Amino acid sequence: MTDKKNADAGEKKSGAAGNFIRNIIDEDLKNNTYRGRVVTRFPPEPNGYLHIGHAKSICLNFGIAGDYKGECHMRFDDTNPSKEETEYVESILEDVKWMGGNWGEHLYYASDYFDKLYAFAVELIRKGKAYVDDLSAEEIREYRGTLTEAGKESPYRNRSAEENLALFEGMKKGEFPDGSRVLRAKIDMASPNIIMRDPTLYRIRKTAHHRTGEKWCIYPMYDFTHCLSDSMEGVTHSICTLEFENNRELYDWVLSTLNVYHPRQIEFARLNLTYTILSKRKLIGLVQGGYVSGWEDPRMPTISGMRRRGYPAGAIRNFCDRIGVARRDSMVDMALLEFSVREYLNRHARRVMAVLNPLRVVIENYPEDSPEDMLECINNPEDPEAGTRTVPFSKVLYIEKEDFMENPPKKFFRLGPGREVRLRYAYFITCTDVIKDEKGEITELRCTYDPATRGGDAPDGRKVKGTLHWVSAAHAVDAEVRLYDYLFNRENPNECEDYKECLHPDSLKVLTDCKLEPCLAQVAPGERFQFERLGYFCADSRDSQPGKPVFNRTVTLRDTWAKMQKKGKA
RNA sequence: UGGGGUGUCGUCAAGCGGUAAGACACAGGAUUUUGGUUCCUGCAUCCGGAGGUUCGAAUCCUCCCGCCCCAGCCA
Repeated sequence: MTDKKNADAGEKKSGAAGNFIRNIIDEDLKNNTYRGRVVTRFPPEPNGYLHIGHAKSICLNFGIAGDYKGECHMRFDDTNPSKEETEYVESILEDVKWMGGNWGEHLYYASDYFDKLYAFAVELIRKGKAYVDDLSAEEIREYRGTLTEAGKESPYRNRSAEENLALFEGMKKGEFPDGSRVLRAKIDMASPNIIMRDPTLYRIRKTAHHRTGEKWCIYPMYDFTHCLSDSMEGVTHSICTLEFENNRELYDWVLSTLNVYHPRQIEFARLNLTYTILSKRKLIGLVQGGYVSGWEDPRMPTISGMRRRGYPAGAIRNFCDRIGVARRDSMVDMALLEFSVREYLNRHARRVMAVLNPLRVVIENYPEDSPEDMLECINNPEDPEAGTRTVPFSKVLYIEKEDFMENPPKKFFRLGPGREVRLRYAYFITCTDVIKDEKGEITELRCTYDPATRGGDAPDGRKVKGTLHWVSAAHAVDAEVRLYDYLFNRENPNECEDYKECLHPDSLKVLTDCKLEPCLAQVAPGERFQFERLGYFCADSRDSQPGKPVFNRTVTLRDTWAKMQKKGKA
């Protein structure tokens, strides 16, 4: 994966970036801890769409497997039927694949292990290490104690193995109602680690499972399922996020108590990104509350949202490489993600011209009935192999409204009354007149052109400061363009009382009167371009139609002019 | 106030007793038919704080401080 990634970005890197997890693996390899094997896994719960935080985990787990010639298992942690759906497993599979994750034959579901898991639970009971508890959920909570006080033992804690076995089987057979009993590990109610105070292993839930249907009415908990799944699959390094640190003691307890193959759990800090949220619960809230159009809304930090927005998988991988892997909590600057996207697209996206807010320009001295004036344009200056194309020029054109100012300041290099600029790949034009409507709005510009400057260079060596993009009115393709901005207007939306209050009101602007150069009439869904001087845009995978394209703005170009204006230097 | 973690540039992040990598951001400048790209230059005498060990400490020891996680029959 790393090699591919480097090729994608076209850059030379000094091999895969090291991190503390790779250091651990190197050490294990040196000591032959796992007979030279490296097996990781990516274990999402199918209860939502994957987001950029998962992308970090995908890059980590699949990246390590690839670099060490090991394997990475794709495994659904589907032990809670009330939250999980098939729609989610489908989207997850698609997203992981798109990110470049290759699990080969290793596609697993924790639900496929239910029989084995049940057998392990029985074994635990036989060993006197698990018991059926009749306490209610509230009672269990009360008995658990607090952070500073030890808990107390359940009165059902010392049932005989026989009784526990019978009861557990009864649970399995559906003889008891939801919530009436649970299977608990018998560990230590006074443990300073609350997770070790007789954790629940199985609960009764008479709910159909998206894969096992009605077969089960008891479902294993994460802590019991995950470690055993890792063990059965022969995982060597079970990489998860920091919040599972406290659970590691239980992970180790289950495996050693059952005396089975024992992988090592390693935790790393999850990703946080400025101007967005990465909590599944909150993301679901945005979807269900209708604050976005769905999980694939281009403003969402979901993998599918970013894909629809136009972020290339290779750019996301480069981003994941750059942020590193460590154990300290951090908040990565969204600017780094955008940098990765621009860097990638700069090398891969064809350049075209598009006018988002059109202003009509009439070239008065341009012949009315001239033959087709086709101008040659470079498709990508960063990639000679992308070749060239021709674009038609004519007497009536559109330029960008903001490329003209009636009273321009000194540092404004664009068009103004009496000023001369270059139309990219075309001619120098000079503004001779400004036409306004009754409200004083500028509706049209009258200009003259210099036929000698065809192609964009003046034979007399005369220079112009500005170069504008343009589209011939007669040949223009009408389009809708959606401009996206950050979803939130706060660097850290989690600091808001209610994260929905911090939603950026202008995160989406729809422009319906855009003019594109002719070659854009037929674009494939998802096709990406650089609209010169504006940014990178991607044909919407849902709404773009032949002849009536719809584009999403992926990211703007760096804009030093906008920066100058903002700082008041212009 | 129990336990588990963690504190190195604005943001990420290397560093593992020999005297602070790199990236983004930011600020200058050069080149430019995208105010894009590219290219130079600058940007932590200092590593949460205070002591100590050492010829030498971000790295070892002690104490203190901040932040994160854990009391789901969620994962």
